[in-house]
Formats: sequence, structure tokens, C-alpha cells
Amino acid sequence: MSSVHQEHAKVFKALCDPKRLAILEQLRGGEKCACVLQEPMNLTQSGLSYHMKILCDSGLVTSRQEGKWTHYRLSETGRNKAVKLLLAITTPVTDQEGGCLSCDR
Amino acid sequence: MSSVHQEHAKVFKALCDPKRLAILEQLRGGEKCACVLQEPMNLTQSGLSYHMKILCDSGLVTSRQEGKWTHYRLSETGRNKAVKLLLAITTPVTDQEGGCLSCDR
DNA sequence: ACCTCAAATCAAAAATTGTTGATATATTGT
DNA sequence: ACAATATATCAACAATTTTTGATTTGAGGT
Repeated sequence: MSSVHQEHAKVFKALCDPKRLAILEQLRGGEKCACVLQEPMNLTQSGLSYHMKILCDSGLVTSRQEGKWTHYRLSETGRNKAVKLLLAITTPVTDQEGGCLSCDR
Repeated sequence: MSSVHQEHAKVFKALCDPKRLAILEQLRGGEKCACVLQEPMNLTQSGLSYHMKILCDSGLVTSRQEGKWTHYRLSETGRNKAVKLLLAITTPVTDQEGGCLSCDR
């Protein structure tokens, strides 16, 4: 379908996986570096890296390099954009439009 | 992972697929019956049915049976729940937590 | 009861996504 | 320059999701 939809899907795809939700839960407690995120949740190093990429691509998480370490944190602007998008996608253009145009009901 | 995450993922899974986003776009214009939704977007009858089930399960869409036809519409309460959930998942418990606890930085 | 049509369900195939281990890149300390 | 460590990337495999066509269910209409 249209690439706009592809782009939108990317934001929510970040939230579709239980492991990514668990990672977000960790990040709610504040910025964390990859080594810490990996440990408690049954993820290999490359597995974590894979999920962090998806989270960063969605805009919901940002990363900050500091020496060898990468630190991840929730992005406020990412969150705001996501909420706006969610509302935009699911809010009727005009409420109460009457019956179905097609089935004449 | 925990079944809470599974449950949360269900809401956003509805928004992860370009075709489902296209369907939601149609529904923004008001209630539509399945026959109408199917037509303009390259979906077989069973394909549409599959996606509508996922959308309904997420709570973002509700269905209304009327004779042979099923009518779908956006759910306001579903939308509000989804926004609340999105915020809950992506908002830090306390902003500004200081450096990373692990890497003493 | 029988026929027709809308939508749901099922099973198999196709496509996409997630996992794993190996390897590459980049930074720090010696 | 070299060794050690953190993370990213890659390619092969596994798991999940989506698509498709066939069949089933259920509501009218005759």
C-alpha cells in the first residue's frame, strides 16, 4: 500500500512485540545502556541490537553514544508524535455520518 | 514474555499493517459495511475478514450486524484506551533520572 | 425446504519478522 | 600497535503473520 502507511506502520510496529514492550518498560525508569537492557530478558547481544534499531527507527527511543557504550532513552517528541498519529488515524473526520452509503441503510 | 505485554501488543498490532491502516482511513469517513471496504483495496473477501477480526480484537473498531451485512466503525472508547495505553507505555515514571546506573556515568 | 448472498473459518502456501552465531567496526586501555 | 570490550551487521534458520482458495455458517427471499 501507500508508503505513508508503511511509514506510519513503522511507529506502531515498535509496540507490537512483547520483548520490545519489556524494553520500553525498562526505559521508563530512565536512560539505560545496552548492556543493562540485555541482561534480564533472555536476549542475545545481536537480538537486543535488532530490537533497539526498530525502537529507534520508530522515533520513540533515542540513543546516545558515549565511548563504547550506547545509552537509550524514551523520546518525548517521539511519544508526542506517536499520540498525534494515533489520534489522526483513528478519529472520524466528522462524527455521526449517518448510515452506510453502500447498503442503503 | 508476560501476557500483559501480549495483551498490549494486540492493540498496536492492529496498526502495524499498511492494509489495516488503509481500512481505518476508510472508516474515518464513517461506518462502512464489509462489501464496501473490500472493493477498493486489493483484498479478497477472506483477506478482509482476517484483518477486520484483528481490528475488532484490538478494540479500535466495533462491528454491528444487520441482516446479512456487517457494518464496521471506529470506536471512540477503543481510541481513548489506545491513547492511554500508548502514553502509559512510553512515559517515564519520573523525568530526569540522572545518568546510567550501570556504567557509572 | 431451497436458493442466494455476506461474512467467517480453515488449511496450505507465501511473505515477513525474529533469532542465532559468526564476523565487522569502533573505542578504550596498555 | 595490540588486546579487550561494546555494539552493529550479516546470513542462515525458525517462528509468526498474511494471503489465497475452498468450505461453512447464517440470514433473507421465493
